[in-house]
Amino acid sequence: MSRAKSDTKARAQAVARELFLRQGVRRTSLQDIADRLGITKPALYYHFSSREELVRSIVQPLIEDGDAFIAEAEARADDDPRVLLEGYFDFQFAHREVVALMIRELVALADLGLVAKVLDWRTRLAVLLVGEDPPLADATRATVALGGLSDCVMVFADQPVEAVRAAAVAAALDALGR
Amino acid sequence: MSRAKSDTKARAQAVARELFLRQGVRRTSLQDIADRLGITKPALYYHFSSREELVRSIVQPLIEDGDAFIAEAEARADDDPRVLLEGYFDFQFAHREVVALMIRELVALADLGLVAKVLDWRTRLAVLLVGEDPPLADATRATVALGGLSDCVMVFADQPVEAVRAAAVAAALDALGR
DNA sequence: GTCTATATGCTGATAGAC
DNA sequence: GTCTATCAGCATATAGAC
Repeated sequence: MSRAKSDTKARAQAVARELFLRQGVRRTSLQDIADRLGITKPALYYHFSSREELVRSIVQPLIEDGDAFIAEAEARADDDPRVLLEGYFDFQFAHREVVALMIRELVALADLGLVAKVLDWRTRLAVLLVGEDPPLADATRATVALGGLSDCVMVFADQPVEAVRAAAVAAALDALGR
Repeated sequence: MSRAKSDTKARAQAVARELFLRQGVRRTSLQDIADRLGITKPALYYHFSSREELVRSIVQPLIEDGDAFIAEAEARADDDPRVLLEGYFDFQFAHREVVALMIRELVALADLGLVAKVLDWRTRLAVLLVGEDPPLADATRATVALGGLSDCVMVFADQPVEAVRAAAVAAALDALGR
């Protein structure tokens, strides 16, 4: 009875996830998804009451798991940072497709070669920091240092520049293990 | 003669930057920009041959400065990581508005509360890592650790999970100064 | 569950007057 | 430099038959 339920719904979500990831959420129309499924747009509306509901259905699991992870971590606020970081990593890894979807949403600017540029810069900066073809350990150090530095510029935009710069660079250097 | 040139063009770019930042590039139409300027759409086409050219004109300075920065850094490949990191920070800070524009492009998903969620999680994780209202030095350490960890999940998606996790967590812990 | 047909609105873009 | 008028295209969404 409950077997072989609405197969189309699941297929639609899978196709949507793929298209969202490849070409961005906003520039993926219901038409694109319907075409890929070999059905028509109105058929999609049988499974999802709106476009937004379709998007939400894909993102929902990440949100729920995230809330659960944080709640658990806060409940046992005693454990060491390592456990916390590992858990956060695992959580993100489990949802890496949707996380990637978030990041690739920058695809809107990728047309301008911006994202490619920034990734290229980071790659070359990483070479300067840890050399060509570094062992994974050093490569991740460079990524943490550069990625973390970027985040600080945005996160602490309201703080005094010099103080942020000094603190951020210090943390990045620690991440590099220098 | 060259004074008081095309004021409208500069105003259009300023308005566009603001709207792009507030509501994302894709969902900002020429109509929105024209309305804000108190002119009509066709008037915009006098200053920009296409929508894409308008977007590009805003992003171009970042790209040019970035290329220049990398070229210089590579030319003097001798200096220590600290100088490099500081330079990279300064470069990003000078263009923080456009950098923010890139990041806020995630606004497409912000409607779903996703970005707010992730920022909220990070804030709360930072509390667990470095406590409530930490000094700026610790706050940045947490940001580098969490931001860098996130980046690693994506950047090394093709590498063995366990190895990436170990390396990324190690670098994050160093960034934390623990 | 899926279809055809259609409503309605907004998009980027152009033609041509002033 | 800015306007009015207009285009074709595509979007989300709905009505109703099968």
